[in-house]
Amino acid sequence: MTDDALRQFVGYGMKRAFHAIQQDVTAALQPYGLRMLTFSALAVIGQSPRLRQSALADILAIERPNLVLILDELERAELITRDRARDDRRAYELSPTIRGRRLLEKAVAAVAAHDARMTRGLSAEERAVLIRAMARIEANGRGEDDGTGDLADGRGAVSQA
Amino acid sequence: MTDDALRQFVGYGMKRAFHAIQQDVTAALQPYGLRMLTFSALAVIGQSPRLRQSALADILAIERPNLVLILDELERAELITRDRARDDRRAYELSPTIRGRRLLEKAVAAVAAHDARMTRGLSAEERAVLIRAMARIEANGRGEDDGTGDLADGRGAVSQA
DNA sequence: TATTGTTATACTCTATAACTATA
DNA sequence: TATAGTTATAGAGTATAACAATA
Repeated sequence: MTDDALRQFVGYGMKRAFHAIQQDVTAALQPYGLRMLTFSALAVIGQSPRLRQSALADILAIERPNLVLILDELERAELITRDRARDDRRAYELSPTIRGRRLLEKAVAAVAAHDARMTRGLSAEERAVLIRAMARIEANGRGEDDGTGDLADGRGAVSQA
Repeated sequence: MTDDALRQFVGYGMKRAFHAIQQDVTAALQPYGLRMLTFSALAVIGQSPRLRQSALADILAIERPNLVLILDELERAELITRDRARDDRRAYELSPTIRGRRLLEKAVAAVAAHDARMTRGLSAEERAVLIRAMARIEANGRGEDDGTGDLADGRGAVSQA
């Protein structure tokens, strides 16, 4: 009558937690006309002006075709500019507008509040472990091992099953 | 040139980690003709025979309409049965078939191996913190506070912003 | 009237192939 | 030839409204 059997799996809990986060952050960003993907793109562009689309796609780990509509949205809202690169006329350089910088500042605060809301009840240590664990999982998905080089042999799947 | 600014947010890391998990578990379940949602449904039904669809939808936190196709898929594969409830002829009782039980057993092992693969490099303690943290986030999304009743006042968002 | 399961539908996110214009 | 950006498209997952059968 419960999902106890599934709760042992990281993926099941993460799916449910991420769904909750997705809903909350979407609501938090709505007043700014942003969603998770446009916010993420704007945040990276804000920190790295003159970034190219393909570089941004790599950083955000999204496919180039899917980035196009995200940038269209940001450009239409006059939050970023797409300028032809002088040294490579195929490429665009992405930069935030003043308006984009201002909106980003507010949106970052809103997302920080959202984050605090969703992680309420977790200690700073637990939160740090959470973030590191998710980075580790992501790296494992890319087939990377950790840097320690002592236990992992690249074959087994032993840990705590 | 990086996503450092976003890495401070739990949601960003979780999105990327979940994407990695989703890909890996999908591949792990493919040989069994299952996907994450059909696996989850089968796992709950396997543990709670004669479960009703609406109860299953509640447990898995998915909308009733979306459960229909999932169960169609499991029924077509002869992994579960849908039997009219004797006491309420609107309702169906969901039970695993023998075949469903056998497949579930193998699929659980495959998912456990997937889980071990994705969490490789995490200690048992880190893994436990991860799972508890995600449950906490999910509960925060439902507007629940933790059971401690000392610091939370239901208004603020103070923690580690 | 309310509930169970269903149908239809729409929206978001993701993935791939193929195109254009440059290199 | 290969690369940057684009278009078109298809597939998941999720959400809501409305319906038939039954309570």
